[in-house]
Amino acid sequence: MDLFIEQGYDQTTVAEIAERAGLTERTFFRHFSDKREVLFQGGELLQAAMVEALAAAPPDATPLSAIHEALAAVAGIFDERHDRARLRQGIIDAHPELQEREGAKMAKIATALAEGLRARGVTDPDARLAADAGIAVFRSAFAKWVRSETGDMSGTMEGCFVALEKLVEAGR
Amino acid sequence: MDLFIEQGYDQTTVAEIAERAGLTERTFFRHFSDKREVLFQGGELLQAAMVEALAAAPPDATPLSAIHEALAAVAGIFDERHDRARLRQGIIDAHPELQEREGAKMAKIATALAEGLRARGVTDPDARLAADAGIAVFRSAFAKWVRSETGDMSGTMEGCFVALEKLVEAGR
DNA sequence: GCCGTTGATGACAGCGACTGACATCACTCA
DNA sequence: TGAGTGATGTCAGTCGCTGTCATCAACGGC
Repeated sequence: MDLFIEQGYDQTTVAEIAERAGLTERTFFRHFSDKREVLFQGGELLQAAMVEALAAAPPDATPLSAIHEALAAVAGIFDERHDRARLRQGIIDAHPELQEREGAKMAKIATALAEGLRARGVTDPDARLAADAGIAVFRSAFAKWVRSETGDMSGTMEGCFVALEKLVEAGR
Repeated sequence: MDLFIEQGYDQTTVAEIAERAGLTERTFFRHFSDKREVLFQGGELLQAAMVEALAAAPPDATPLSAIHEALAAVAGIFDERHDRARLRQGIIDAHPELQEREGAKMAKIATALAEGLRARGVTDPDARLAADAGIAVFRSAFAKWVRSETGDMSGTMEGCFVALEKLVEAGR
């Protein structure tokens, strides 16, 4: 991240990243499958935390409220990394290749959440739909949060869930 | 495509593709930004056709029915390329990097459709939502069509729109 | 305390995707 | 006819990424 900020993503070689970290280029590629992955490694942890929280939601929760709990459970993780997230997002926004990767990660999380809902007994069009809706809320909340000054992810996400409810309400 | 089928995507170098096409590797990269792009070039035309059809839909059409018309207008393009599409999808399904690109292309089309709806006077949460719903239908229809024997994209897509309506109906 | 195993790292060579720079050549239009 | 323009070829070079082998520390059984 420091190198990317100093001299840009494209201008930073993997060899430089490895050197700054005190190891070899070859070793870098044993830890990260890609140069891009160095910016998305955290996503795996995020997904794991969401899936875990989803499984821990009360069994009688509706699909969407279970998703709501899963997202709320990880919101706290973000607040302490607001500055880092801003810088990271700035880099991603400037590079289509990184946006592709981000989209793929989100899709993967959505699939994992849908699978988690199925494990709770939700059948399939609903499971996929609720998971996708949850990710839509997450994207919207993250975009707003990362641009905000304060950095209150929990509050922002609650607001986005309310917005979704209003949207659905208005559509009826 | 021939080369990819003969020897696989990874095993095919850009130099080979260029040679088969009767030009230089350098020239290849002047026509395609990427090696991957050679499989997604058609997407630009698809997007353009959809946007055009969307603009041509009757002014009083609802957002979703305008999207419906836009998708129906391009369905015919697919039928004559069913075999090609099957082979192409087989390659994409085996390579995550290509799936990333496919997702990005779909996202781009969704953005373009939302923009087209806004040009028709649809305001924003609805425009984005209708566009995303349309793409969801398209993905679902395309997946079913590409696996089918007959290759009737129009019929498949109509079926998927009906499925969406039933889903929404049942959700109320 | 010795040794075989295992896992992480370094060192090195190599391939292939992609780019910048310059030359060439056909085509167009004043 | 000649200047300008756009597409292509040529060449050299960078960098992402991989296979392979050697090294070395940590661990566990004997």
